[in-house]
Amino acid sequence: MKKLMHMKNIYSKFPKRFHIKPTSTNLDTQHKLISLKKKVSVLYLQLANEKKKVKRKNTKITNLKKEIDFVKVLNKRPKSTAKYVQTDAVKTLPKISMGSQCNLTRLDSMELKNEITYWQNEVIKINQMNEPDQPVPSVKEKTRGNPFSHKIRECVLACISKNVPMQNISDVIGSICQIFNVEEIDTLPSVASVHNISREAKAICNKQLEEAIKHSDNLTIMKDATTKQGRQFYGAKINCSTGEFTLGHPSEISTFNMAVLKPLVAYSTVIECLGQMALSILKDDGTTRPQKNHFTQHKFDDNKCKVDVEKQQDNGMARGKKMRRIKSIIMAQARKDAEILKEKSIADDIKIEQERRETIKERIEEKEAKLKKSQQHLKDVINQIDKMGGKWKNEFEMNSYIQALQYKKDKLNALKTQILFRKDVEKQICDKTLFRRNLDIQQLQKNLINLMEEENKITNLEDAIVPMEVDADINLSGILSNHDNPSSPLPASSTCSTVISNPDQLPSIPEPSTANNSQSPSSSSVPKRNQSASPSAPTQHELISKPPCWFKKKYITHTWDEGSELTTYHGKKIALCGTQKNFRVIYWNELEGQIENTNLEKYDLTVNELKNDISEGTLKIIY
DNA sequence: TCTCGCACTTGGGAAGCGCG
DNA sequence: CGCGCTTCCCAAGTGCGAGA
Repeated sequence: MKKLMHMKNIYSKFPKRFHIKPTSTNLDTQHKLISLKKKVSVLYLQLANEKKKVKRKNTKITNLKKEIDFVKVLNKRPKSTAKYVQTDAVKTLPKISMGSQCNLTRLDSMELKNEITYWQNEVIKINQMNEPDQPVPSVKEKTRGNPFSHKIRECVLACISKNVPMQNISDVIGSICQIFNVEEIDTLPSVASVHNISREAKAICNKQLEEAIKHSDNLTIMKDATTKQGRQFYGAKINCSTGEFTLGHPSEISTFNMAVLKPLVAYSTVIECLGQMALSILKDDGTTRPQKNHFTQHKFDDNKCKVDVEKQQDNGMARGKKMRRIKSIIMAQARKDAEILKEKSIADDIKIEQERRETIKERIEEKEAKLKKSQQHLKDVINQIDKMGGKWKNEFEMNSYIQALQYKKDKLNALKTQILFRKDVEKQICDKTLFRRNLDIQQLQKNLINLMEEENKITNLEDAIVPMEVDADINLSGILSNHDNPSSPLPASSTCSTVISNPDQLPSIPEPSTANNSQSPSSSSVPKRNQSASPSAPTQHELISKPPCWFKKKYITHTWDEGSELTTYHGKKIALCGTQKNFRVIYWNELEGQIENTNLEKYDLTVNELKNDISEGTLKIIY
């Protein structure tokens, strides 16, 4: 019974369509049949399950294929044509893979595809709207040297031909481009490059003109003149078979063309001939007439000889001897000419060499004269400043001096001298317009005040650095005495050992160190290292007795021991500064080729230190 | 009328940069 | 690394205007 009940239960689990009612005719047969039915049922069940699995797998494969296609579309979208905002849905899309979510993904992908297409079309439209009618020419070419393009060069030459100042050409081109909505050009040629482009064009013009003249059989020069503002402006025109070239005054033709002619006149023998011809024409009554140049004439003679020889040949063998005689005459003449030309060439070479030497000698003399003149100028300025009692250091000094003068001329001279002193002697670095001197008194005063302020800025900056280094020296060399300058809170040696100029520069003289100071505490830093004394002139002692004279003297020589040997430096007092009124001095070693310049290190020396070194003979005042 | 200063051009050279 | 080019700097020359 139990078995039957169990079978019934199992049977009841099968689907109804698989139910087979048992019969009572043959129990064994029924039993077998039931067993078979059970097996078939089980197989059906397994088959149904397998079908379901296959179906799910197919669905999954289809969905995965769709997702792959969508991801491919996303990857193909343009990167920089437009900014697309990737939604969270899209970001999480690869994670979605199952069931009904796949249908949503497909819809999203379709919408996104449409959106991408729409925005791509919009971008294309915008690009087409912004695109100029013609493509923007590239500013530079991607070739060796990265040169400016021909278009830029054409623009520059067009500006030059219209007398646009070279400094403004790039700005003009840039402005025009901006006005016409061309893309902003950030790499326009500098003034130097504009200059170079101009040079190129001139070189080409020179070459063209020379070639044209050389290969011209029929060369003519015409002249014309015009009067402007009472002045005569001459112009000349060279007309040859290859074209026309204009020579003239800048007001008649462009400076560009005028400049082309300068080197030709100087260097070309062809143009030398042309110049002579032009002069002869200009000396005429003004009529214009064509002339042949020397080369044309020479060519004509050669042709004539050639024609003569050919005629002789045509007369047959009977005239052979005569022809040979003529030939020999011609050859002999040619040899003579060659000899003459050779001698002339040697003579010309000698002459050229002599002229070259004379020119070099003249240039050297000119340079020496200029140098002498410059030095004299500096001395004159220094003398004038000395007569004025020194350089004005503030507005009060300036006003008091100016008010004391009676004549306007003297006031102007005084102001100009002060400005000149700062410009040429001290070589003060500032706005160059402050050095202008063709101004009235008020403007000159204003500029001078500005110059003083500029100088004070630098001096204050330097003074601000001094105490820090001085303190360091005090701490490290506390044994130094301050008896030289009792009123000063700082030891004299530390002030004079202070290096003020920028530390990046290599020192023109060895930087005084605290170690050196401690080793020789009895003397001052730069002068402190002086160990030998040379005899000083009496005038130096006079100067010692009159300290104010220091204010007027500028240049010195200073000798000290640099470890192994004595070295003499040239020096210059550049300012009287600081709370202690120290002399600020710069040094340079002329034996090592150093020269005076504004970048040298600066040292502060007290009056007592200077007096000591003059007494020792290691410091001399030159002028 | 001459001189001087300024602004500008011109020529030469050196340094730096980029391409082949 | 060499070469071509640009850029910067300097000196000399030139024209113009202001001032003596």
